[in-house]
Amino acid sequence: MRVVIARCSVDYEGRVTAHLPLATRLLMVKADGSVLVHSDGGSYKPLNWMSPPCAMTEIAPEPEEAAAGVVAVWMVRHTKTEDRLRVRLHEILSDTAHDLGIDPGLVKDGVEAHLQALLAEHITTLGDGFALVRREYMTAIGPVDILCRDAAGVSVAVEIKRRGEIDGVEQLTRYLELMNRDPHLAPVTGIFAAQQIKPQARTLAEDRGIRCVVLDYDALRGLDSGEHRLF
Amino acid sequence: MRVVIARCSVDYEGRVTAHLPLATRLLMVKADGSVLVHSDGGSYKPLNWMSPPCAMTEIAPEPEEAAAGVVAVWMVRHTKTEDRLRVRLHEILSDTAHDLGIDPGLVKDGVEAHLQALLAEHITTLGDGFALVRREYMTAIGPVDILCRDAAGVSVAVEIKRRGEIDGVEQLTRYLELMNRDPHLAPVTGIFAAQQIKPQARTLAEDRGIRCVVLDYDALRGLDSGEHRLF
DNA sequence: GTGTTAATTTCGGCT
DNA sequence: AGCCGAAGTTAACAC
Repeated sequence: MRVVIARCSVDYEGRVTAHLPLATRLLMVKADGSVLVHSDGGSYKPLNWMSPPCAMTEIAPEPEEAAAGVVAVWMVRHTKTEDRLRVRLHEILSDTAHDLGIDPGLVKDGVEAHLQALLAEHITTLGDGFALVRREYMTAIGPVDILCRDAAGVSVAVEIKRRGEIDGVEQLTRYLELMNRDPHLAPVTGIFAAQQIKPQARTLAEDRGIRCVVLDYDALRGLDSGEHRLF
Repeated sequence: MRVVIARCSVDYEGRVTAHLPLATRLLMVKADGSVLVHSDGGSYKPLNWMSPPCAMTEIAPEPEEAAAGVVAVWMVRHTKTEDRLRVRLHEILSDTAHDLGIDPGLVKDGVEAHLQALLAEHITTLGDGFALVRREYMTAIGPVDILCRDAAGVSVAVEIKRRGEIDGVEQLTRYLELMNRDPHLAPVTGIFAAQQIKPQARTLAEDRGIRCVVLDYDALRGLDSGEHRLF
């Protein structure tokens, strides 16, 4: 990885057209040729960048550019699209390179898949007498997170989210609409289950007769026997 | 901005739990205290990070850590939440700092706002006799991108996307449902306009009687007279 | 400040 | 390879 601190201006043309005026920034050139332009704030997103697969070539400044004080020009081209990034370097304050090797990668825990597995394992959290039919129940428009039956044997489609917002209610509504056309399943009721449910999403859901359930991840994890390893 | 190249392991706990095994990486500490952990590949997204507002403090390794070869520990805490990032440095290969100053920021062009402006200016792209009523037509649940009338004088609500997906169709459906309750507007038909429309979105839209129109940004821009500057 | 929508989204999973 | 849904999404904009 090459790291350069330089006064530079940047132009991107591709999915949009974007320009960065002359300022001091950090330029990162990764092993795969990708380039990131970072400022000293903002967030983890660079001001501008080129995603792989791409190639960076250093070209000589044109006479006009040289006259304007440009000492080097980086041309970064995407391999498959017409996207290109042009970095005009006016002053290089630092230029170093390091061999980082291949990263072993991130190990994550605590996302939607866990919630689904935990809730499926402890389906009576939704009510006494509830019975799991199956996870990822496939329909023509996509998989329903959990299909189960309530104490009366009525089919219940469950949509699980970490944070329950309007989109999730729309998604479940589509599934319910479709499933209720299937004589083998109908009637199907809906449960919108999430660690947190936004007021607007709750209102919409309840207005459509969909029950809302707030999930307690830690409590569900606490119920886990330890015998049924989730992963 | 401080840039450190180091062999390190990283643990994040907050909205999820995540761990990075020992490896050589680039650590960026920005002026606002935010920290980014980058590998030599992937994309612009760091392997792990802490977003501002946060504070980074260097603490002494615990005896266990020191015995395992840890020479320094960075504790990064989010100011408002319980999120925290712990970086254990085993070997520092480089440690530099630079004053970058405040960045003038990015100037962008060619996003959805442009499509909307261009389409509003050339509304007959949607059909002969179409007439613009107004852009960003306000409803109780949000603004409709474009409201216009067709050759027969019937109201048409247009939802514009760069890439047309199911969410956009749902959005337009909600607007149409609401607008069709307004006796001053009803009947209102819908047009889903995008540079690219996903098959599922098209199917859903057409199933609901919503017309799909694929927009050619370059062609629209070509129609631009040059007299009406967009920005 | 809260809520909604877009993003050069990126990323992972599945068909 | 393409499509779909989630993300520690982040960021801009309206109310």
